[in-house]
Amino acid sequence: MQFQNVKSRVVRTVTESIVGADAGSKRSAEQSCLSLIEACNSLPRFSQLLARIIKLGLRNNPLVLTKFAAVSSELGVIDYASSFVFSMDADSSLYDAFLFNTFIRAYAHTSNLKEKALFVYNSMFGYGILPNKFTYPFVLKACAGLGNLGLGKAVHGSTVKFGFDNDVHVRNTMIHMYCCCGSAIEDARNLFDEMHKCDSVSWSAMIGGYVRLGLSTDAVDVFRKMQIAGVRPDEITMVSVLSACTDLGALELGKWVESYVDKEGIQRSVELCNALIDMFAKCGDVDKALKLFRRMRERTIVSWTSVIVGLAMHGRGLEAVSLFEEMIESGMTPDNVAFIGLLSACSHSGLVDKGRGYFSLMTEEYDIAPKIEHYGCMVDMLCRAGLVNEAVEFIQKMPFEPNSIILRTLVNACRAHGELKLGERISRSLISNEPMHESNYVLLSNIYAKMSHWEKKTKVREMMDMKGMKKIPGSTMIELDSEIYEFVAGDKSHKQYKEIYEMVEEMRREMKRAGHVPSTSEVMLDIDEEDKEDALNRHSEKLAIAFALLNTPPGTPIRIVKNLRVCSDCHSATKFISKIYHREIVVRDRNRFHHFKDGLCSCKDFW
DNA sequence: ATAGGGTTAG
Repeated sequence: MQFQNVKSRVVRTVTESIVGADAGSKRSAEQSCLSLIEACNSLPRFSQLLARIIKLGLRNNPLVLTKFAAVSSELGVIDYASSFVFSMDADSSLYDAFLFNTFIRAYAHTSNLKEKALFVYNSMFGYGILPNKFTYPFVLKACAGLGNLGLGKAVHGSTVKFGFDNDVHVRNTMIHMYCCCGSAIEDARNLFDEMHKCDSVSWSAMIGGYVRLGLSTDAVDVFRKMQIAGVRPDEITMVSVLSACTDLGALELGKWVESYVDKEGIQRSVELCNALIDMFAKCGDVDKALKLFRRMRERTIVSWTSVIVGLAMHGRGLEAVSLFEEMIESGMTPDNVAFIGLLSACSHSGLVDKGRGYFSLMTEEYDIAPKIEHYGCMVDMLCRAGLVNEAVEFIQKMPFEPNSIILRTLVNACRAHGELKLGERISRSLISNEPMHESNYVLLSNIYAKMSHWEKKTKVREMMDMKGMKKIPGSTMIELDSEIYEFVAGDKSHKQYKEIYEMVEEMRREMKRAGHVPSTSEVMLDIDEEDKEDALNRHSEKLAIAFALLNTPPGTPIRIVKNLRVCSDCHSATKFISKIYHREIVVRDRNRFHHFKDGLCSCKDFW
């Protein structure tokens, strides 16, 4: 809309002013035009500027055009500037690399126009202009943003051809580009390993690349190598390292990072503080996250959202809601992500009416169109509250086709609230749409278990085998003395494994005495009941808890991180264990936290 | 005159 306005106004002003074109001294004309560009901070001024450029005969002045392009990028009308600069009546013999770089830069930094950066880059060759060392970081950044490995490799080839591939900026962006192209992390690593002089940016690009792919252990390894190499990390490096801690649930490591930041005098930027908040919240210490948040002088929407999401994950929905209100009062405008956090807070804490209210507020007051994620939160909220029918109606009325995430939420609710037929039907269709997605089978299998349809349940397992699917192994991580230990079901790789299994056996006896009945219905293996019980006892979370009971002083809290959802037997067992052994047990699963204490869980048994 | 790596989401 705005764009159209500018255009028509520009055309009018141009026509009016052409007649009076005045050829003054070229230099002073250039000077006056440059100061106009300097002062160009609004769309009306932009229109006047364009008229002046033409009037002063600077239509083909490369410096003026370059600055003009830069300012148009700031005002969000880069497309308009590019059609002006590269129009038919422009004198292309005056184009230079700098002019092209300006456009490539502007497009590479605009999220939905990255293809155009590559288009401009390709077109410069057509004008006989070759890229320089400044061109490549922009182009590579665009490739990274697009995740287009083919283009990235072609650009890489071009850097080699023109001899810029050893420039440190080019190389760092190239590493970043390969990291952003998913499967190419090895290419990034090879480039990185070949570098003679890595600076903190190279290391950060590599660490960040591993984190983005969920290879956080590798990220931490690279960080350790960085320290050995003696390169001083900066605040950006530390943000990536903190992301790795967050992903791993490594609270101790995260705390170490915080003290390291202070010790090394690394600047606590807003982003670094945000990463710390996120880390503390997602590693189980949401109170520490809150404390940090309160101490921040300058907060961004990310700071607020991080702490709201953190509270939501811990089931502290009311606090999350009041923080959201506080945010509004402080004058911060919520964005769509903040609303996702808020709605998920309502959902995890059963605040259905509040959630409904905020869902309407989002459009009515803030003019944010709900995306499928927001609808997803609403469905989740209705499902948790047991309002399955309402959830179904809501899905039918929403302006999107439900995605599989929403449908899985619904199926899980069907299982939990006894709508088994409906759940069966939906999960069957999920399987036919997404035959290689494991959780679709798990859901169906759990529904059959609840229906006591054991033969059908076995068939589900067979379907998976037939398709050659492997179950994602459940694994649990626990941190002890700054080491991260990972357990998988039936794990015997640990040095202490004999003691661990003895402890598991003791736990089993104690739980039985306290009245725990093993719930074998979620076991996916085709084995008899007694073996199923045995399989349950070898679940990774039980091994990790046994390991913690053996190796930590009585009464200290136990924190574990699970890669999947907690199974219902482990959930019930952990409640018993928390009571029997007088331990607070904090479990982070795929979606949220469970705080087990005195035989109860903060999730109120719905997750 | 123009360059690189970072934070929030079901």
